[in-house]
Amino acid sequence: MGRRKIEMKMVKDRGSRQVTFSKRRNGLFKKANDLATLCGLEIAIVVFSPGGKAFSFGNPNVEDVVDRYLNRESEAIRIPAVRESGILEKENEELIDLVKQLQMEKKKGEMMEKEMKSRGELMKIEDLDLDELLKLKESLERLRKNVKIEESELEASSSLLLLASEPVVEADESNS
Amino acid sequence: MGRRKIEMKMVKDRGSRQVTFSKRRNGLFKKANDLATLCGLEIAIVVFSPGGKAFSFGNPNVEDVVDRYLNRESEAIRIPAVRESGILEKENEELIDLVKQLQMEKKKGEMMEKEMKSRGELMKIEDLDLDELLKLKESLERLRKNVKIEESELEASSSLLLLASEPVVEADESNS
DNA sequence: AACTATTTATAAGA
DNA sequence: TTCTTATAAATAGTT
Repeated sequence: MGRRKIEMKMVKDRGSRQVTFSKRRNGLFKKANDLATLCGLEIAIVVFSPGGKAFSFGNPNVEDVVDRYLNRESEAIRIPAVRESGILEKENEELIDLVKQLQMEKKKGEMMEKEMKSRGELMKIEDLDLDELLKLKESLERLRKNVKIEESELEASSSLLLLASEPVVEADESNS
Repeated sequence: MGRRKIEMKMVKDRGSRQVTFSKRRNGLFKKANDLATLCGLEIAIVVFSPGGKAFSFGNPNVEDVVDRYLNRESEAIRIPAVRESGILEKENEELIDLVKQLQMEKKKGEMMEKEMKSRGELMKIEDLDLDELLKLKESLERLRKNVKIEESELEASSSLLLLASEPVVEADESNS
């Protein structure tokens, strides 16, 4: 889809290949996001760049989808549909996305913390987590003013950061 | 990309949603296959249809890619599921703050990981004397404070070349 | 990074 | 569901 049709085989030139990768990766992720949005479904993509770097896209996130795929038990942290409220949808979507990502990063950090502990590290990193949590909470407080989230909803969102999780109701489309 | 432009939100009609899913799933997998072919890289996609049925695409296969991903998860670059417009740049300042915090979390995680790696398996806490222990602790403290992030560092570098083999498509179209 | 000439994907319709 | 086709979207080559 460009100035010319190209052969479907590995692009020889390193630079061109990198450019192609960047462009098409973006396109692919956008398609995935569109699909997830249009059909309201779970999807995950993992791709290793020519340089070996991992890129991923997930709705709601890669791990949950992969876990589900691998038939594993998912102790996923879910964010309930705050959408119901009167918030502008755009802002709400962004907020949810950001909070989700933060949760993911938090989770990752916690895992690493465990890893370090298991290695016998005695340092207390717990302080750091608490600190970060407080910052997060403050941020959400401020967010509330500007985005005008209803109080009850904010409670729901911020409490998720501490505990979290309300099973997500999935539409039961009996078949496909 | 059709007779008309459609809104990017969940398709209400069940039947239409199913049709959209089928068409776009095929398109997405084709894009993924093209990307894998053109760039010679590993990629995996897992998607659950509106009915909960799993479809997947993998090059060379889903399992290998997912395994690779899970084993070096912390190195992954996560792409946020940003919706249509470019909200992050111009919109709410508080949202930007959230993003920054997210980046900080990521950076922190990366640094922790580097610390862990550089330290490697080489020393067990038991083998350290008090002095060494204190140094270690200081090191971690410093780590904690230097979580300033530079966006440029979030970019991916490319160089290595990965071999690609036959793509695998696993789809259970039986019902869907 | 942007810009377009083209190719590709796909929403409706059959 | 599969095919057809008008149109939207992605992107290869270029600046």
